[in-house]
Amino acid sequence: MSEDRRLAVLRAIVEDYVQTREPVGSRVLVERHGLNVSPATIRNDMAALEEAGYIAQPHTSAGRVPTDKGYRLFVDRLSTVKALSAPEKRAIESFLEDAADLDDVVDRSVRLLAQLTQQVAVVQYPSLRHSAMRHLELVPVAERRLLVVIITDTGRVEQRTLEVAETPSDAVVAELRARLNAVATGRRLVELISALEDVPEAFAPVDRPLVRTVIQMIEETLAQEREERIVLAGTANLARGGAMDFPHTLSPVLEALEEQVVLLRLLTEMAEDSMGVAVRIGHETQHEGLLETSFVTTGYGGDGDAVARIGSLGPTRMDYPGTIAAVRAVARYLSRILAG
Amino acid sequence: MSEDRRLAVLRAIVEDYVQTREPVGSRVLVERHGLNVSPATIRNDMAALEEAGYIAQPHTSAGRVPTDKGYRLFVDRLSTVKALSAPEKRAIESFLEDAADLDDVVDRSVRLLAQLTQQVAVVQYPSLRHSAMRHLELVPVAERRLLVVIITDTGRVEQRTLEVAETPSDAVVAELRARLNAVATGRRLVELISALEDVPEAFAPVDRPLVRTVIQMIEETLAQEREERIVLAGTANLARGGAMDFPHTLSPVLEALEEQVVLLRLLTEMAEDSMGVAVRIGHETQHEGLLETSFVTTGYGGDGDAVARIGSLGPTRMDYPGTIAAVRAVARYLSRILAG
DNA sequence: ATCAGCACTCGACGTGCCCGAGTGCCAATT
DNA sequence: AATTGGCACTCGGGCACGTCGAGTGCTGAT
Repeated sequence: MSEDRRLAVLRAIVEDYVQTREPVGSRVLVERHGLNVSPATIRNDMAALEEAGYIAQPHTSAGRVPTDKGYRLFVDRLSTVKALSAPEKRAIESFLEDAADLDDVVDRSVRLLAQLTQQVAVVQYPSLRHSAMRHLELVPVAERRLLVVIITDTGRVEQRTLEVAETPSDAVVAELRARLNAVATGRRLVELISALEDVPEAFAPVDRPLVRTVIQMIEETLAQEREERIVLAGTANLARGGAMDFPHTLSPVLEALEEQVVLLRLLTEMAEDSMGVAVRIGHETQHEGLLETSFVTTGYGGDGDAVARIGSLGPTRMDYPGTIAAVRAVARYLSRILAG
Repeated sequence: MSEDRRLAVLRAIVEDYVQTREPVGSRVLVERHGLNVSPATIRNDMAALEEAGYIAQPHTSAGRVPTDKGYRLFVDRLSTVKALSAPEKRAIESFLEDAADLDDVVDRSVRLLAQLTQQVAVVQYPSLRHSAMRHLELVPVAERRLLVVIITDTGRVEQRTLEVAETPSDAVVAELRARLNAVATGRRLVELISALEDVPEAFAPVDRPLVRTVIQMIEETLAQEREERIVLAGTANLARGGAMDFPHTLSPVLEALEEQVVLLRLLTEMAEDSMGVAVRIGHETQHEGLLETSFVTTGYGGDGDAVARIGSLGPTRMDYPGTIAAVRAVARYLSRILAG
């Protein structure tokens, strides 16, 4: 009862089940994969695997199906990297050719990833906090209304309107604009909060409330939750597999996707290994609606640490090596574009 | 064989079918609705209705089901307006209380409508072309890069970056900004294209290419297709009804929703009766994926003509009076907010 | 440790059957 | 001329039943 073969059996079960979507029994296992032993032997191994919680059978006299724990082991130790096919590479190349805007880049990326994985693709906009300020603009837009525009080196443009107590004079606005840019330009936005502390001092006492309001709004804009934006594509892919994939209904899954909070939480949690690929399987998502779902993400954009993440979400029974390869590839190209 | 009763029968069939989701037969028809005739009589009427194409039977010895044509007649002539319930009104009120941004307003509206109708809600951002310019801002943001920000009286802020051949001097930028604002402010954006024609003349010949580039970009931004933005909510509601609602799969429906082009086309087409409620039923959507789907929309925002549209999309077998009421109500509140 | 053999379980599937819902038609009634 | 009761007919859904086969676990032999 070699340990190695047991793992080989688990791998075979996962691969077969992912492909056929049907519980896999001991016979087809030895037939379809190059196991040089008899079905009976496999059965012993399967019993052990089931005992250990890696596989389960839907009902007696049915084949085995991997559990979340089984997929986890598969992903961690059993799966081999899968290279992208030539047409896939071409698709990526051609997509990158003419991207105008950051919006455009993000939009194309998310569609591309959805297309490659045939699942739901998620792209997070470059985090403001991890980007550097390229320019900050103040525009008096109406009585007592000020528009604040923040432009980062990743090309992201964030704007917000601000109600102020009193319409400031043009001179004050100009000075504030100049000072803010002097302090902020080129600086990474995380560091900005402390850097802006002293700015009000430089103004006449009358103007300080205004200055403080503006600075506070900038800080709010940079606040964790508020600034995150994500874009989805390929939700239709979830429904494509008929009722096979989601036995009950995919309504809860769609709900979770609409609640972008859920995805944001996951993305943030998974950001720990920033440039590596992170995988959450089934219950590991910690979300009711995503129990039958896995999420594969990786960071992109930064040299050392990522500026944001992209990911692909599909049924737990998905092609992990393929998905991981696609996610990683798109992230790489995305990084390259943003850098160039 | 009175014509009136035939219509009453059709109405009863629609109402019953919408409620029960099951083909309705002659007996339950006389029982559940106050038809004071025998089932046999109803059968004659139903035969006539089927002959005329308003209803159909899925198979022999099943009850009747309304056809698209039947729903059409129902909507046009048979449905009675349904008042919103008290809790519904309260929900709308409470939603309108604290809306900060335009983004915020739109976001809340779309969620609200999805909640009310239990379907997919669609909100179109106030059209740039039908809004008036409040302010136009030019910001040199990097070498040879200019940021153009357009702010409308509906609160919409649209920004675009622009590559120019040569970095313009601050003086030129300032003059251009001033002139553009002088011409454009307060003017409705549709009229802008012609109004901007003469602006380049006022500049020195060297600067004219730059000026023309900027103006051209503004015009592009206002171009029909490019400027439209829509927001969705409640896609999960489509899946809620189990497999009852969409016999095959709802994948094509989700695809159509992701292809925002489809919805945009519909919204534009339906804009003809701007402030009235427009309904597209099944095949009338002219889109493969939306064959089993109806779309109810109305305009909002303008006094005379609408500044944009909102709508609700659900299965053809939906509660038309209820949906129409909800859509109209939300549109009304939305208009009120934008006006205030 | 592996394997062949065997008894056993249990879901999938096909068949036949019946029931009931619903229809269409016709003749009688108003 | 419209309405209605009666009646024969159709057809899908549900149920009982038997069979088949996939798959298992166990045991004893190698």
